[in-house]
Amino acid sequence: MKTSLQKIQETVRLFKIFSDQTRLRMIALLIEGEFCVQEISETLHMSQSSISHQLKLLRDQNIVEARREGKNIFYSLKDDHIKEIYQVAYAHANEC
Amino acid sequence: MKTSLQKIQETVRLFKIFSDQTRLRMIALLIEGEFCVQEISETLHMSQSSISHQLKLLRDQNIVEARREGKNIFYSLKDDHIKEIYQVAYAHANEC
DNA sequence: TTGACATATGAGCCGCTAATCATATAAAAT
DNA sequence: ATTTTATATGATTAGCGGCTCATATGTCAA
Repeated sequence: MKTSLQKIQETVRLFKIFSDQTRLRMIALLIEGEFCVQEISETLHMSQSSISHQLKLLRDQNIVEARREGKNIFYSLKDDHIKEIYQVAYAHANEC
Repeated sequence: MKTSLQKIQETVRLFKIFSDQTRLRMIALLIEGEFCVQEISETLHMSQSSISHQLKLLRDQNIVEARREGKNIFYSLKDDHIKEIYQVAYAHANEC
């Protein structure tokens, strides 16, 4: 059984994932579908290295999953929770 | 008309507000009702100064509003957007 | 008007984190 | 086998953000 504080900490952990522009743009892209590292890198105009570092973070946080296909590794969102939270916040952030 | 990137930035700004344990606990408390600084400070076991600093941030971000009553200043959430985003994320963070 | 209480705020410090650079790993092509 | 292409990762660095300490502001009581 989790304490109330632990539940808050879990929620903070989730919010931290979203609170970076690069990661949020990656998540917004992955909501559209599956993309490999170079596609993400080119789309966001960010270096391959920084994208890979952020992808590792998202993997560790269980947000994305990877699938190798030849030289490429394709990433996608693991579930729809992320999509829903993103969309609720996106709507609120841009309506008022 | 906002660009897609600007909309993402707005969303990031919103997520950043939630991505700190102290602030999130304050928001969780203020969802319950109106509280003055010392009440918040005592409830969260945080110094008056750090609570005041965070309240200033939340004021600047238009999240809370203040009402003076004698020596005390009572704070409350400005609208229900914050409450909804918090609750959606809280539920997702603690179900899976 | 002086003192006590409540809150706000500026300055400084310290820890965290995101980007970069260099390098490693892995697969395919030649 | 060697080179090329794609991705991962460790080390370093720079900037930001949250806390503390000291102090200012504001309100009430005596």
